[in-house]
Amino acid sequence: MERLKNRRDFLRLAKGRKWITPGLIVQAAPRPPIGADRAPPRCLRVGFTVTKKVGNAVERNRVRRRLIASTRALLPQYGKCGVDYVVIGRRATLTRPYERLLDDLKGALIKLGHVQSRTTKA
RNA sequence: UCAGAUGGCCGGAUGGCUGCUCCGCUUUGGCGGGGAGGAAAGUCCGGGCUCCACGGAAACACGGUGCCAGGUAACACCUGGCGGGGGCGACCCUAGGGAAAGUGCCACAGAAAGCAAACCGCUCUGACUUUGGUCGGAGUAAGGGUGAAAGGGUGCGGUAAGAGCGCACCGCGUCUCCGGUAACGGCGGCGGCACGGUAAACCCCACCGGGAGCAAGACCAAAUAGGGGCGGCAUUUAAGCGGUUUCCGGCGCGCCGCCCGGGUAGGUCGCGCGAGGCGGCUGGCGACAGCCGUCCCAGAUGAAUAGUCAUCUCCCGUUUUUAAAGACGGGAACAGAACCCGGCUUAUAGGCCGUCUGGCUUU
RNA sequence: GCCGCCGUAGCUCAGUGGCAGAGCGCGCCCUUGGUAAGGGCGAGGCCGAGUGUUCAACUCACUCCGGCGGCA
Repeated sequence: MERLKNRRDFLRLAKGRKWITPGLIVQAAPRPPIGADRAPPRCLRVGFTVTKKVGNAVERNRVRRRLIASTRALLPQYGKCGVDYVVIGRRATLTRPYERLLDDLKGALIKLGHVQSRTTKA
């Protein structure tokens, strides 16, 4: 699973589809075609955003770690190959029970999968 | 036992499953080991380190510091002491040089706010007088009133009334002596009040300070633009060279010769052995220093040090119970390294250890 | 990482040691047949928080809190 690190990628994902749950927000967009000379990237790519509104440094780090742990558990199963994801932490990510956080992520990924397939069909 | 004062320490523990980062080994499957803080924070000071032709000296400017002695690499920090203030006390607070170098300010009130003066008064006295007083002269600052502050304070004597006019004590100034390294303290003599406050107002004095900051800086290297580096000659002909001026020295300009680089958040280094931690001994009241032994202890860069479960520890609530104790539920602070170190300041649930003071009770 | 600026009435801002002010807004009254404009009167502030200097602090000093901006 590759990590998104560039500002350019985050700006592109911000224009894509978005699903909001109590525990987190997921953005998704299909990967743009890249030059053939580049090395073929991994199937799944994901980035994380936790803003200063969430809390201080300790709380932001903890939110990010919980998001990393949950995506590592679910994304290989529910994520679509060739689609980039950005997971945004919220204030509730800090205190939401872990099982509910997993449910939030699973639901968001499934919903975005439907949306993605419908748009590609249309 | 109650109420306080003060110094120091800890900052949940263990295990299972699944993971992260760095290092080492590797049969490339993995295995082993290290992995946040006392403040990592604020960026308020002091340094190391790196670069900038500010390399050296002096003066001015600017900024900072400001009782004394010591500690330290250094400091605005720390230790010990002194003076002042607070507290019954343990103890706490203290930007604490100079107001006789000069300038400014002291609103309102008040007669008067810095130089001494006199509003209501007080005393003596002259004139007039309707016998109540009115107007003047001289002396005075005790009393009244204003103010944050009124030119020493209290008491006695003294006087027409008063006044350091005289005396005693206190305070102030000054001189000698004594103790102390010093700040300062003490005894005594003299003066007789002349010298108000404010320097976190300008200022004066003493001391300190070049600037920027690891995104410093070095190296490897796409694209793109055209210069750049080294050496020699010449030594002022120009702007200028990190606040200004002066002096000394140098750079920068030009010519010749040789060489090829430049650097965009791409990568590598800088980047973890240090004014280091722990233990002991010695010196010192102490801060601290010296010696010996021992240990190697985070190095990320969309940024690791975790996710989750269980048990235990502590706290709170409900409930069963005479109680002990149990069951259920909830909670366990402030907060995350980003070049490093010494301080300061600020945030911090709960707990532990020591020393001391005052009160009460008992012996 | 380093540096600077600003917090004063509901809003935008003055004030530079002794009074807390201006404009807009708000309330009441006048004016008008009515409204706007205009005029008059008035309310509204522990000057971001704390400590200190001073007789006296929005002002001076220090420490925090919050906001905004700049540099590489």
